[in-house]
Amino acid sequence: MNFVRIKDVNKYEGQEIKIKGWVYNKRSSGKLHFLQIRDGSAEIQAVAFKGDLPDEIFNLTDKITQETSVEIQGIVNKHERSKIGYEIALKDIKIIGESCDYPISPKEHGVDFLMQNRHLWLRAPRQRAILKIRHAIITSIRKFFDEEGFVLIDAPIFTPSACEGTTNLFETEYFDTKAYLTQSGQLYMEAAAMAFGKVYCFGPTFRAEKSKTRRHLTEFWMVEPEVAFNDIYDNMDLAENFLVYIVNYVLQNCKEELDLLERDISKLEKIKKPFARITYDEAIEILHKKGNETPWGEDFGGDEETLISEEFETPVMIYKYPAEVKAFYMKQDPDNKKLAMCVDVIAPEGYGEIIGGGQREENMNILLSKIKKHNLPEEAFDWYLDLRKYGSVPHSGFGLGIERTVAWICGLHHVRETIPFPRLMDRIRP
RNA sequence: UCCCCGGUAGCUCAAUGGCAGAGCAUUCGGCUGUUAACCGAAGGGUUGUAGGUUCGAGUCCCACCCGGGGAGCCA
Repeated sequence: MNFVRIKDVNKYEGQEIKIKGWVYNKRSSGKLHFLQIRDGSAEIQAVAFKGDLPDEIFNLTDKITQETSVEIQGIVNKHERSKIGYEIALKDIKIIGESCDYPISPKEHGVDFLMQNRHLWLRAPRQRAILKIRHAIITSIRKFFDEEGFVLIDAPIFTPSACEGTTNLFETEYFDTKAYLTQSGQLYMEAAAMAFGKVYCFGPTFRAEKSKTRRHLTEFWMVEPEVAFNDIYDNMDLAENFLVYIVNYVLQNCKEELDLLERDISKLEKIKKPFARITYDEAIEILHKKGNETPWGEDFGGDEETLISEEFETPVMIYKYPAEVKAFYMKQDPDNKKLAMCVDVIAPEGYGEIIGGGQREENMNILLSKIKKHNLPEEAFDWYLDLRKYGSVPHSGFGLGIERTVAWICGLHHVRETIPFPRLMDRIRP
């Protein structure tokens, strides 16, 4: 007899099958024992009735503890109150692995305790729903870029120096010298875009920021497309199509998970083209109208992002920020030297910045002066400057933070649940 | 790094400066339809750590450690 995955039991009504899984809860009522079984595909209840079973098997179902792994044989029956519509009348049970004093009981627990037990917390329904949505988001990202003709180019994780600030770098020994964990694959994607036209990378990035907020991890995943000959407006079109694609994919494929998370789906259904596009100047105007006095020239914090996103039901693209607050590689606005041709995308409902990007500076001399102005070591960027020396073209790209995207789509307050094993300033276990 | 809050049983939390408690989990017993089942019983404590005030400290004071929330910075 073959093993059936629980999600497929509907094909076996009235038949005897075997399943393998974990007992996540047990209830009993004298001569009846109810075992709740999870196998990763779904959950089902196995019912053991004393009258139908040899004593040793019935007694075994009484002794079973939370998270014991088992092999169960029984008959699939319709059951009205079951989430999947079926239960199993237990005929036989074998214990695969015992489980003694499982720490996560089916009652409430604090965040610290759950994070200490993250390796076990992953088994909880809510955590599985979140990580399945993360999986769907990543799947949709790969599909989107495949369909759009992008080439996946893996960026290195060891890097010789910073591409943005140097204060947030994780330093590590690299034989006789030092290396740093990557903060972004962007500069490498710019090189690859000159070879393939349309490229993206997808991988972990590291920031040694001593920040303790619901939006920060020290290790997070980022997807970074880069396209030769795209200007900032093409870039915004790409970001818009990309986000719509991701949200649609999740809506179509993760109904059950969104439901379990009690996500208000109507909010996600409003993620359609066109997105709001406003300049930094217009964003400042909105803020001032709403009583926020952020002066021109300052970057936006979480509060400002929320205030702006409240005005729209779609994500908001804010472009042309003051060059002062943006990275050296951003192209300067030909009409106003003080502005950078960059764009941030702010998620709705106060989830904050999920995309940062823009058009890159393709002019050798301007780029060189920016590197000097930012006090960056010129020699570290010699290869990057080469890209401006040999057939430089306008090009644009952006980075999407996976964890913030998952938090937004799942409707989560904190990014720590959006990644299987979060790395935070004060937490690197398990 | 700064501001605020917290740390008591395995977990979630109570306890006017005066006997260390409950629910869940665990173990034992009961129940033929349970849905975080229910009912009865038992075991389980260096009150984060180190000082101090006091006849007496979980409670007040001080330092440190750990955690949570927020800010700055960012995706």
